[in-house]
Amino acid sequence: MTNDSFYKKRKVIPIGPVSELTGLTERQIRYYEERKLIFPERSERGNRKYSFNDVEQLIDIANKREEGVQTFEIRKDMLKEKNKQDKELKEEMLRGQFNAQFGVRKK
Amino acid sequence: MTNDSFYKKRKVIPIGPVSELTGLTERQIRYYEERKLIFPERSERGNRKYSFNDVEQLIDIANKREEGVQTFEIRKDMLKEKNKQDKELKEEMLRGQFNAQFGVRKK
DNA sequence: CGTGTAAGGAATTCTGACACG
DNA sequence: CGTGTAAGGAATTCTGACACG
Repeated sequence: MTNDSFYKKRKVIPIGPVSELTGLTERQIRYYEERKLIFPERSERGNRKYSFNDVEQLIDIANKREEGVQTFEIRKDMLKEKNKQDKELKEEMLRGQFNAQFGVRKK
Repeated sequence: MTNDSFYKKRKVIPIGPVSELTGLTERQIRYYEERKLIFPERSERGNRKYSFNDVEQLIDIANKREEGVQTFEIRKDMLKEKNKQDKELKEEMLRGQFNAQFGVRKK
């Protein structure tokens, strides 16, 4: 998750191609945004822009929905996942701090 | 060049964002296509779709243009570059053939 | 709850052309 | 040659709403 390509994160894909890429209707994609499952950027005049990460996320959502999972449940799982990642990141940074002060010098 | 991310190659970005990303006008981008420097895909009804590779390519083109290089020269350089890559790929494949028949077995 | 649809408007993109040089 | 621009049309996207369930 840390070495995601730079490009996977750039939000540049309009909703039309995202719809093709995911197999979801635009209506569904917008609804998942309303339910806080996905967070596109907006162009100056309001057009949604998605990243490839968003596309992957939407595919995950689509799979869960097919299993009958409700958007509310999906959201909870996402928050849980996010929390875990934040915690890992924090530990990672602490480790860095520690090594910088007491660890062996890298050459 | 071989390990380009999958995502760098997907043609999904419309000309507007490409223009922002590269600093080129849409007019310029379309003109470079006319001059065979760039090859977007088209959506069903004709809208151009670019990849991140295309964006990088366009930035290279922009730099060369600033140096005063003409599109014709840029095109020649690109073809030369492409030839080189094709040749490398062919050698690579021959090597693979060779190893499969006579090389040491990998475990 | 999750999704479809018709509605009207606004923004995007397209092409071919004329302009300058 | 490379780029700007005005022109008109076609396609895209947006929002808010009504519908079904």
